[in-house]
Amino acid sequence: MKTIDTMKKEHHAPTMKDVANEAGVALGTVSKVVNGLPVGEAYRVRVEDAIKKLGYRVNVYAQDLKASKTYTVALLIPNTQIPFFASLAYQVNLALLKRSYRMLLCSTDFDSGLEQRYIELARGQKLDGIIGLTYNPDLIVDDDIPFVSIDRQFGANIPCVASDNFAGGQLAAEKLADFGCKNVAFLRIGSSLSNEPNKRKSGFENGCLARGLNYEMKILNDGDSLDEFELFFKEHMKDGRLVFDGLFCVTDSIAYSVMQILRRLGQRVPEDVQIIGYDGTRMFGDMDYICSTIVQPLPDIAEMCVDLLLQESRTGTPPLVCLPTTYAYGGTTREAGETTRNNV
Amino acid sequence: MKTIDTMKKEHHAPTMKDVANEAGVALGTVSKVVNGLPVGEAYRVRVEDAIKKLGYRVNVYAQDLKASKTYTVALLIPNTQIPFFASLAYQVNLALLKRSYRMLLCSTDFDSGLEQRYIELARGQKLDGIIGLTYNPDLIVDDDIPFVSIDRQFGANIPCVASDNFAGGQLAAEKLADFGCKNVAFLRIGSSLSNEPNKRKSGFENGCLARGLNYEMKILNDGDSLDEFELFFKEHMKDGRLVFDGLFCVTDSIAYSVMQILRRLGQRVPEDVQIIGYDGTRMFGDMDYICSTIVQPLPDIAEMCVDLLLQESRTGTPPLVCLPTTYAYGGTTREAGETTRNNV
DNA sequence: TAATTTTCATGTAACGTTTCATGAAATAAT
DNA sequence: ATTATTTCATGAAACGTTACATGAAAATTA
Repeated sequence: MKTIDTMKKEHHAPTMKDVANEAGVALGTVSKVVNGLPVGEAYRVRVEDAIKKLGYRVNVYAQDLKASKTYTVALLIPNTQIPFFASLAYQVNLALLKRSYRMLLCSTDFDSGLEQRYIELARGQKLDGIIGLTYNPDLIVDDDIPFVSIDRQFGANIPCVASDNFAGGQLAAEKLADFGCKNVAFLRIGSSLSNEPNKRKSGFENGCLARGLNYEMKILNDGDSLDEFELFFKEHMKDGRLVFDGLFCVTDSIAYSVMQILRRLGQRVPEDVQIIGYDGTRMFGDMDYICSTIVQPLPDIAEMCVDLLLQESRTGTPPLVCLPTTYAYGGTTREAGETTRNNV
Repeated sequence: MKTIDTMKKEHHAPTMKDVANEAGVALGTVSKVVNGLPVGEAYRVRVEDAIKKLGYRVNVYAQDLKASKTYTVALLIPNTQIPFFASLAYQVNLALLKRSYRMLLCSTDFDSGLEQRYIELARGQKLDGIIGLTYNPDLIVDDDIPFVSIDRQFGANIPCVASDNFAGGQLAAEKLADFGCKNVAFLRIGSSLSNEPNKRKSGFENGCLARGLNYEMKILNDGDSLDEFELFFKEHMKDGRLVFDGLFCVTDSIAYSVMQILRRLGQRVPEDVQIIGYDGTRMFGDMDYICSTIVQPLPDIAEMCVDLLLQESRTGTPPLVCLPTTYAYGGTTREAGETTRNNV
């Protein structure tokens, strides 16, 4: 293995010029061959031979410089380790790859300053665009660079892509009702920011009303510990049993924590309480969902983001695109066919 | 928001030349100011004003072209969604960012062909290097591009970074012994490939012998379903109880699946069986470990990879670097202080 | 004050592509 | 056979930087 710098000097990687000399043709001819443009057969063969002989490869950065395009899109997400974001990144990467774009992954680590800095960096690096899922309330996104937002509306000029959060909330309520719940609660934490996921609550509310479910909302403040939910549950116990027989958690992550709290309180899931989360998080790759959940159509969301970002004509771009969610069983609900419990 | 192509034409982003004109100085002077090289105070001020006025930013791709360096390193991992790999990617990204390098994230999706293609792509893109965690047995890694391998030795020329798998295996055995286990088993799946993680087994074996534990090894074949473990357990039941009181799983992922199997079999964790995994996977960001586990020092591993890849002189590079693991409690073991169960 | 050294802004060349105007060769039309 | 047309390889210019040789101005010395 060579060191990075020694390599560069040793090899003097062959350029188009070298190929042109080797093949005895002009520079432009080599360029045409490389780019698959029409060239006389005899020339093509000579050039191709020379390319093979010298092991020539085009220098992408010279191409980019020439084109003033980087074919690179930055993805801004709070944290690449969190399963939902990791999956999102994966799908966006895939969607970009299909179109021969590269993805620069940017963890903002929930740090508002970092988000802005990345946008600056992005502009500096002359990225072709940014896809961002950001929480920073006073993020400045201007027209200097194409931007597509996820889960958060910025204004008329910035397209926003999200799952259909309202319908997702409704779906959660319907499913809980279908599975026999009577008294349910919605659990959420912080981010008072008016972003799309807030609609999960109204959708759920709407669904509960439609299906005649008693419901309660518990919304923690931004900095609050999840242990607050434990207190909340304790306040809603009767004879050692939770008064709720169904819970809708705003994310699978919350659902997971809530499950641990319930375990501490001696409540069984799904026997005593059924839980539905939101996101469609799977534990390891394609393995089981970590809880019954409203699944975000991540591949579609990713495709849509990339489409909107790269599409030639933006005429008629809707400012908000909502993609349909689905329900998936993940062990925390009692579906039809499972033994039923005598409710209230 | 502008479309990508309209933007380019409209703006004609200011170049150094524009700045030079604006400031009434030479091109080279602007370059010096931008790069922080010594320049007369009066000039510096004039240039800086012009930069601010025009909103100039350096074109990174022109820089890269000039330097024949891309300041980009590719990270090859099987899948970006799997928590362990996602965390690895996160840490490598961080380590690279510190050194002003960018990371190109490549999911190989466990597809051997893809891995090789990515390496080709990498070479084509003139990446400055590759960090790879690959399983493909006949991957061709030559000297054309700096390469650092994770968890797998290629040969004398390719440095390999890994956690101290042998010591980690020992540690697992010791902990299980400390926690009162007498009969333990090691669970692993596939990848007969002689990669570093195989040492977890020998380390565990060594630890069991040292501590007088009865142990058994169950190693599934590569394509096998994890349900094979269920059969294995059923073969090792006595009076409805598993004969093992401790399990060491080769990864947290396996541990997680095994926990679900045990639940189906009516075995309680950690009351009936204690489980230790390997990796240090956390569910959501910095939240609790998903099981008691041998934690890989991911930040150190990432730093080491990047160091080895970018270091100027590779003289004396050890072909294999093993970094120390630690044990972390994750709810699936019965530590000192917890109620003990009457063993055997 | 003149000669010598130092300092530092200047402007050109080069990095490896793509593009485009040029003109030579080949083909088609008269 | 001559002219008109088409085809297509050519090579220079440009993309936005950095590096380096150049030489003018300032600072030092005699």
